[in-house]
Amino acid sequence: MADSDSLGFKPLYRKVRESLTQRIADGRWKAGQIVPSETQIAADLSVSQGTVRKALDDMTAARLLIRRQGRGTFVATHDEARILFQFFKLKPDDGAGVFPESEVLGAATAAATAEEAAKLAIFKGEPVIRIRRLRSLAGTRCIVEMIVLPGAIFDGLQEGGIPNNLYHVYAERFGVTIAGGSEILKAVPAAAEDARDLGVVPGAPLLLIDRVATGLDGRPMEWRVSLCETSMIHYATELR
Amino acid sequence: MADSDSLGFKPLYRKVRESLTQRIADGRWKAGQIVPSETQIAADLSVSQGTVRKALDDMTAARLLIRRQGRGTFVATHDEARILFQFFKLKPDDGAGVFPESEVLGAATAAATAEEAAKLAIFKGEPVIRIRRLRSLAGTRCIVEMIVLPGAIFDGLQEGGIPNNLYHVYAERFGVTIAGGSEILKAVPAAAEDARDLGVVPGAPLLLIDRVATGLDGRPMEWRVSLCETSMIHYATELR
DNA sequence: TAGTGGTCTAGACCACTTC
DNA sequence: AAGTGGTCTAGACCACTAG
Repeated sequence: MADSDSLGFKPLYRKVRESLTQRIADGRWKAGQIVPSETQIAADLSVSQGTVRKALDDMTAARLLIRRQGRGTFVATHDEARILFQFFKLKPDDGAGVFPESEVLGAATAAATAEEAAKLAIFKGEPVIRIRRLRSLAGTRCIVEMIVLPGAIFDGLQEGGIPNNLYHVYAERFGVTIAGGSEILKAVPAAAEDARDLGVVPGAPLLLIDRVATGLDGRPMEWRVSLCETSMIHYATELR
Repeated sequence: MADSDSLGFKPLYRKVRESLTQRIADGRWKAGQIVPSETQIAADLSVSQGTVRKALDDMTAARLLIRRQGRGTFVATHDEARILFQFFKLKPDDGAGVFPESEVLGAATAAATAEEAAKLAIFKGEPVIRIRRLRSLAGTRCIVEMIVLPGAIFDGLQEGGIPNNLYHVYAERFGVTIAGGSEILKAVPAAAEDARDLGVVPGAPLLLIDRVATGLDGRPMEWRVSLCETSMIHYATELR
């Protein structure tokens, strides 16, 4: 995202798209709500309906909006179905994917390390929130993960408990829409602490997933490192 | 793909898209060639230019075509740059991605096992070609993989040697365009033979990548299982 | 029946590449 | 200057949903 064009030409539909995206970013359009019709937006912005359509189609492709013929256009929510589809790529080897349960092992605020600062595009020493949790699928613990958040944005997150669906909370309580992210995967041997939490022998192969999740403006909002025991589950992805 | 609509309505631009995709599938439009302009195709098929545009845009999104303003529309090739971007997700931890070198360890035809038949949507006992090869990045061996192909489609592939860029050969010699695929990833311990070929200790964690690659019609064309030593490289993917 | 998104058309003009 | 893809408009009509 960010779509910095630097030089030259910026088509009208992109200005419209950015204007409408801003309405989500600043909370004028809230998750789950219906948005005005194409013709209303077109009149509002004094552009043609076709131009609005192209902007809305772009935003739909980016999963910011959901359009339903005959009903209207809605701001996408971070419900479990969406997260399962877009962000949670681990599925049981048999059967279909389900949303995992979580048990928080620890949560604290601290000063960002150099690595955390680099991942979150903040400065070393700035406050971060660190959460460690154990996740289970169908009652079997299979993921232990560390989540690091910029404290300046998510101040007070821990109060009142840390729920299972974090991206939903980012949106509802902090107005932060997670729109995408990058993942890096490796196979690593289990360290002692992780092995204990997952109930595997030290040195056992684990799938490491290093994710930086980004907001509407493309800036990093969360760093998450998950260690997964993949004897009964797998990471699934499509090549397109 | 396949886009089986079963019941109801099929818009014109989809018929156009399928018609144009068929031109690639049956070789009338060849990899790298320029295709007629929007207006020419529109006149040819007796539809409006805007409808042709929507079909061409869809095919561009599916990476079947490449459009360049002022120059024209071209059939995408399976050159190294495209494969690096679309199909080869392993990158060095430092530096940028490069196309890996390959050393063929063995190749043979055989009767499909039940698992191979299921992956390739053929019948058990039908002929398959099996290729085992070792791949290196920057001179360091890091991937050992088994490739299984339906013998009925790729008969004679082995004659004249097996080159590094297989998808290019599928297209040029057999008219098979690999258009997409599904991957399943796991972390597994190195078996004795794989450990020997990769130069790691048995039991060392390896990233297993199980890929079924599909053709223009969405049918499986290749099954490939890669075992990767990921201490210096990683698998990179975007969440969108 | 009214309102929404989805498709299709026709035409004008802009941006880019090539000759 | 000519030809290509890219943008923008205006309007008509179709498919779907809801009251």
